[in-house]
Amino acid sequence: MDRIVEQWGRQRPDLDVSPMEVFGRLSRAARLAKAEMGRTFAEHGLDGPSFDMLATLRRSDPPHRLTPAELMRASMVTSGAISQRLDKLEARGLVTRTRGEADARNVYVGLTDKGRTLIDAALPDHVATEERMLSGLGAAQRKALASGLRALLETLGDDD
Amino acid sequence: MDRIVEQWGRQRPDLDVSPMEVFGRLSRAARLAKAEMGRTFAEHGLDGPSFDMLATLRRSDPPHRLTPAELMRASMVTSGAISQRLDKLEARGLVTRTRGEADARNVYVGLTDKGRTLIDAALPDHVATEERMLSGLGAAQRKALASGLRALLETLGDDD
DNA sequence: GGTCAATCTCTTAGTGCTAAGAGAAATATA
DNA sequence: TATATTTCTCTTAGCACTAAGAGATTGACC
Repeated sequence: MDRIVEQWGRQRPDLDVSPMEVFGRLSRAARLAKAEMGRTFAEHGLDGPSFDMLATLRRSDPPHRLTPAELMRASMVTSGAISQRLDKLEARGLVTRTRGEADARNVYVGLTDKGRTLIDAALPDHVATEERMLSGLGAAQRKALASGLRALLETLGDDD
Repeated sequence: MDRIVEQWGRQRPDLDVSPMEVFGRLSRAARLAKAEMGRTFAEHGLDGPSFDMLATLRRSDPPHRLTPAELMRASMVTSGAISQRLDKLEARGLVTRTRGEADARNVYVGLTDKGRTLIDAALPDHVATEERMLSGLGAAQRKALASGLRALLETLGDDD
């Protein structure tokens, strides 16, 4: 990143490209962290999207059931993506789909025993991976990073 | 994100999920920033991958020519992705491909006048968008954010 | 020189996503 | 009651990417 900013300074000295230091690192860090997490998920036979669905269900109140619309709101992906993610998980017997009774437009997605066992086993490893990725930062630096990201999200219009 | 951490505290009180505050925000911020930048690119008839290629060429020393392998190293994507990106740009007349003379395995990718004009026009808008996204952060907070990300990248093995 | 390994670009099947919209069901309005 | 609107889930075409490997060229070594 430092090299990129230096290159721009040479080729376009009229531009102040200092914001790139933040966004370049942001995108690189997100990408590398995602890949690292993916390796942990793979040890449990999961990938990122599958983990995301199972974890969202798991952290909801018992009986851990949500509609696709709720999963969509929690996941920042479209309804089409949710449908396809659930197809995969249902085919593997990790979740079930049940038509709503009161409102038949709804579908209730629930964890099977197998799904719950799997996510409960994967979770500690996932948290450990995240902890390891943060091991280079002291407590104060973590706070500063989290608060900087929070301020950025504020500007970006995230309902944080 | 705060709500998610709170949910985990209720469903899995045995786990310390505080690292999620960082990685959850990291991924959300990267995603939202990417979308925001995409809107700026679109105003110039570009998308993220195209902008990435043109900008990488533009900031290299004149005559702004690089090989696909160099573009790949600069972009964190595979060689297949580079080939396809270049196909698109070449079809639009924004870059040219020239076989290497000394080493015929190489291809040299260069900006056309049209490509250079386009990227030079898009750049100031892009930097302005980034600046606007950072407007909620003071100078000290930006430094802290950049330095936190740098430390994270260090741990993640990025050659920063 | 001839062979082998390394390097570089490109091709392609498969994956997950979005955008657009279809179909079914509930709700509001006339 | 009949009609229109909204809500919810799902389907599908198209897109960018990766993984795997093919084809071409170069350089190293015997």
